[in-house]
Amino acid sequence: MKRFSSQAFKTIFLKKKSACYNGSDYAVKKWEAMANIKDVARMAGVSIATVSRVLNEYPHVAKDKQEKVLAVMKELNYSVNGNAVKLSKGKTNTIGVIVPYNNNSCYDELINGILKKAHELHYQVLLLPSYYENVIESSYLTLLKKKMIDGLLLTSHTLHPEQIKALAEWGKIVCCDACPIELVPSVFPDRFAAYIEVFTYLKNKGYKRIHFTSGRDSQSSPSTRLRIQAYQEIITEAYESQFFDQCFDFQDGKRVGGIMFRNSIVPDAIFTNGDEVAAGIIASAQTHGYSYPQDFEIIGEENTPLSEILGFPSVDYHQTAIGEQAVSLLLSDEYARIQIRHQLNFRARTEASALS
Amino acid sequence: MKRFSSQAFKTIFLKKKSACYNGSDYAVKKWEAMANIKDVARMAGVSIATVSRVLNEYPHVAKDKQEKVLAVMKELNYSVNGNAVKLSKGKTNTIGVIVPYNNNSCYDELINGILKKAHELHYQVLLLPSYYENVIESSYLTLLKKKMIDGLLLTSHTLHPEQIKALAEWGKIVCCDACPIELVPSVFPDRFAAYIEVFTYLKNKGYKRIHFTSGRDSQSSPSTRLRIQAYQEIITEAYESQFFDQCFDFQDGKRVGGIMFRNSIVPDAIFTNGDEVAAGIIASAQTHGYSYPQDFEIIGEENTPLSEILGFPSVDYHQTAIGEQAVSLLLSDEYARIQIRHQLNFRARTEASALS
DNA sequence: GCTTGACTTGAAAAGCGTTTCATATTTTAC
DNA sequence: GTAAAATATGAAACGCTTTTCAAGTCAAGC
Repeated sequence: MKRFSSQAFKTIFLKKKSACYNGSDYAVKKWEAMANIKDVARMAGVSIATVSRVLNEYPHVAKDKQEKVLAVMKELNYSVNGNAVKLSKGKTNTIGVIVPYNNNSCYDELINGILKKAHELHYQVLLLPSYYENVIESSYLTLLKKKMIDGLLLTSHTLHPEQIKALAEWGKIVCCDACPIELVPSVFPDRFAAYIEVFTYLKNKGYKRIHFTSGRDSQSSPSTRLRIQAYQEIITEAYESQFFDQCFDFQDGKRVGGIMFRNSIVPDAIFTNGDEVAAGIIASAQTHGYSYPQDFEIIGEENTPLSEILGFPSVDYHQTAIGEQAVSLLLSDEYARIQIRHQLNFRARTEASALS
Repeated sequence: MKRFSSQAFKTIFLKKKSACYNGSDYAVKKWEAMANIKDVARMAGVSIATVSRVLNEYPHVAKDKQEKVLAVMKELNYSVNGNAVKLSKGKTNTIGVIVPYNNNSCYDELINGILKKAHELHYQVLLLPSYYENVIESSYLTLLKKKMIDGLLLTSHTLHPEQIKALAEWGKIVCCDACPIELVPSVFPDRFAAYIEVFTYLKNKGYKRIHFTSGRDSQSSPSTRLRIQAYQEIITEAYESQFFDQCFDFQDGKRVGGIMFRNSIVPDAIFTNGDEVAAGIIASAQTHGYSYPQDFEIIGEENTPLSEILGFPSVDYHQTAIGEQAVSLLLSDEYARIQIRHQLNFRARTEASALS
């Protein structure tokens, strides 16, 4: 409860429901009854327009009136109503970010970049989890139509290009996805180039048995398709390689590692999606009596702390930079059907690791 | 550009700026000129109130009118203006979550729980990065006053209890922080109990040289204070232990590990804040010729995939559950000065790991 | 046939700023 | 000294929906 002077109280708050007079003090539940711009104007003896000008630090306000208004604002503990501003301005200074789910550290960097740039540009970020459910994702699209956000960022998603295109009619969207979508502004890592580079590297090292893993099946995941395509493009001879999908985390890595290292014919090299899967494979290999890096080579993805810790190389897509650029593009005046293709960064590691 | 029938166009859109007639088609830039409830009402031949009733599926609307309204909505591609709804209802169905920064996977679980429960309760989540800067954190507090969010969740922060209390006057807040704050509704892990348990466990194993690490110094971090306090409470004899603060990630772990394992007197056990630090210490130990788990015991914190991967035990605070409960508390009718103390979960690991 | 209650419906107020336009006052310029 | 430019200020329209209140319609009950 905040106490006000008798005058302020009588002038402003008596009309509001939550005001009460407890015998000695005039008090108002701060929470409910707040002074509005009209109240401030009345108490300061100026018009609403003038208060608005003071509020937004516009010019053409006499010094004395400005001070008076500021004093009244302080006395009434005034605060603008953000929703009224949004409605009036037709702008929310908020962007939405659709993420499939959050307990996957591969989004940390991306989201971090998004948050950083958005903060820089004075925008706020609505985090929208989709759990890879198309219905939920679709429901977020209406946020644009409802004018609740000024723009939408898509990360990995299940939406059809058609759905996205329909959505794009209602506001600005940018994909910072695994893969580009035709005719939709995108900022994305050049995964295909990365895959080509990795497979070329492994081929040139003379490896014959090169396994690789992926997450969602090639049907629903564009990056899985790219991975297979790159493999087929580079590894043209009949290598004894295997491909495993449905790999998402450490446990999955252990599972497929168990298959890879079960018999005496072990892989020369493995290219995994994600560092956690790689870690799982390494763990599994060790239970079968093989050790990294003596017995096989492994390359991870996303360059999380894990690859540093275990000392295997990992493809770095610079997700922080991608996040920042995606926000910049989304909020820039030149927002258009732009596609920004990012270079990857892949290099073998040499530092000390948690592995002997 | 969306095309409308001549009638719809003349009735509704001609008044709006962005409308244009290109000779054959009446068209409107969807983006800018949208039909509003008034337009729908006019075209359907009913009042605004009736449209609103249809919109919100309230009873007492004649079947035929309802159908007519729905048809008009479809024709005009109508969508409510979310900001007008928020203003009118005085409710945003949005909560804010202040996080220090996001590239720390220890928040993944917590945020995941928050997102899940919020989604369940039809609320949206505004992610507010503070970068541990008091000015930024304070600025977020105004969101409550501005009525842009219905509630605020605090995770690790630099705010003084005074600041928080002042803020709590303007709306609902819940701390899901490392530690409880007096008189502020909180959901938090019982870290002190965890620290006591860990140190007791290590003491009972007969270890004499027990090191422990922490993040921010005891001045600014309540959890660091708890850690020291727990140590002093349990390890009463003059043990040869050391305490290291400023440990945040793998690199810091390597750094302090370098100090720990430099000379021949090595620790029996180490209790780290966070699994990454533990991983760094393990890596450093190995470069000095020591190996885990043969030569020392180590216990991490937050039970991230890393502890599973490297096979050391880690204190689990059930952050997902904490996030969910924090949201529930924040949005419940019984929101009050409630403190929910969570039990921890600490157990030694036995599974295969990426370490030999 | 009349009362009562249930159902329909619309006008208008409330929620709160921003912005335009017209007017009034003051200052600058020549 | 006066025209032109600059500054100061308020009324009113605008952004859009929700909600209350009063009134009107219709059928069931006695």
